[in-house]
This record gives sequence, structure tokens and C-alpha cells, in this order.
Amino acid sequence: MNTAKRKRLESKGWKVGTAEEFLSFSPEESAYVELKLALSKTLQETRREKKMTQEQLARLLKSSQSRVAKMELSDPSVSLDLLVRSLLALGTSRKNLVRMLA
Amino acid sequence: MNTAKRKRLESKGWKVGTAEEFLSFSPEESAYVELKLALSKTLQETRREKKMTQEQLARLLKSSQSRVAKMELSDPSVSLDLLVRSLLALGTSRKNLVRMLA
DNA sequence: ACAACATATGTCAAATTTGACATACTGTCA
DNA sequence: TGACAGTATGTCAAATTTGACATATGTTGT
Repeated sequence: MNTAKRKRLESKGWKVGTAEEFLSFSPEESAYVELKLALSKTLQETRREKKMTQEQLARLLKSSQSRVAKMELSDPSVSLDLLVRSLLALGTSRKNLVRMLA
Repeated sequence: MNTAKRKRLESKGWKVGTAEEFLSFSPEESAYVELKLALSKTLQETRREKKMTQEQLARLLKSSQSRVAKMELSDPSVSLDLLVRSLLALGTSRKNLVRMLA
């Protein structure tokens, strides 16, 4: 959603020090973050099942190791788009994709 | 998934005149496009069920009528991200979201 | 402890996506 | 016909996302 400020709160759940922001998320923000978390987790699981390193996956995706790491950590700088495309590139079928989200 | 060139092929299925590009899509590209199409369709259906105009939905999403139109047309310039966030903002539950994709 | 490998984190220029605007198109009603 | 509401399409500056790089932090075997 909008500002990059809030994004810093997303991934890990909260940040302790930053006293200024202790806003709760709207339902749709939560749902969005949860979706991303589910996909991240699935991506990591899938990669591990295939016995690949982040580096190898990065090559497959024409991306970089650091971005793969961020994907698996559900970093705020990673879009749903990238996560979905990566899973698809790993051969995840739509059916499986849907199952993992359910 | 790279170049913006291919993107032009995405939405409608193909473009007649542009003889240069007649490349077929890889399975994951197809899956990606199909996902977007499913979401677009759902977005339009949901909006209509709620008897909203694109303009009204745009206001709700803090976007613009033209972008809503592009979303519903699954324009290549629209990300999965935006589609999902819009559906969530419309109150679509994760459960429903998943069902529409299945 | 030291390598060697894997993963995490920060930064940044380049690429993509976004809202906004103008404007065109498509009905529909009088 | 013409006015109006709704939708489509093209463009563009601003915002966000991306791959790449450097570097830090594990982790495992010797």
C-alpha cells in the first residue's frame, strides 16, 4: 500500500526501537503480508526440496542471490509478483500454488 | 519475464500486425498471464456485484479510473500485486481469493 | 582456529509500475 | 440528434521494484 515507511514494519512483525510507528494494520494489509509470507515460505521449501542453493535458484530466475534471500525472508522490497513468478519458474503448478495459499 | 516487448503480447492473446513477434510463451509465462486474467475477471465481477463504477472503485483504492480500467483489462502495465491488493481492499477474503484462482 | 560454502543485509542505478491527466470510445436516454 | 455516464487508451513524472554488488554473518568440516 502506500508509504515505504510502513513497509519497514511488515516482514518480521514489528520493530522495537522505532517508537513513532506502532500502528496496527488494516485487515487487507494483514492479508497481503500473510499472503507474501505464505509464498516466501513455499519458495524456500521448494528450493530446499530441489536441493538448490540460493545462488543456483538466482541463476535459474536470472536474479541474484541477495534477492532470493530477500524473497525467502519476505522482505518488504519484494513484490507478490516476483514471488509468484519465481514459484512458477520452479515448476509449481497453479493447482499447487493455490493449495499452498489455501 | 523480462522485456517490456513481450508484455505487449500478453493481455489480448496476441497482436496481429507486429510480425516480428510471434514467440510462444513458456509454461510459466502462460501461467502468470492466466493468473492475472483470473484476477482481473474477478475484480470486475466483484466491482459490478457491488454496483460500483470504475471511478468509485478508484477512489476506494486511492487510484484512478484509468488504472482500474487497465486492471480489469489485465493490461501488461498492471502487476499481480495491484490486482491482489485491490481485491483484498474490496473485501475479498483469502479463502475467496484462493477459490477464484483454483 | 581456519577455510569454504551458504545465507543475510545494505546500498544504488536501472527498470518497471503507479496515479493522474487528457482524450477517445460506447452505450443509453430523451 | 445530442448530452451524458461509464469505460478505454495513450502518455508521463514520480514512486516502487529489481538485479547487482559489497560485505557481514552464519554453518560445517578439518
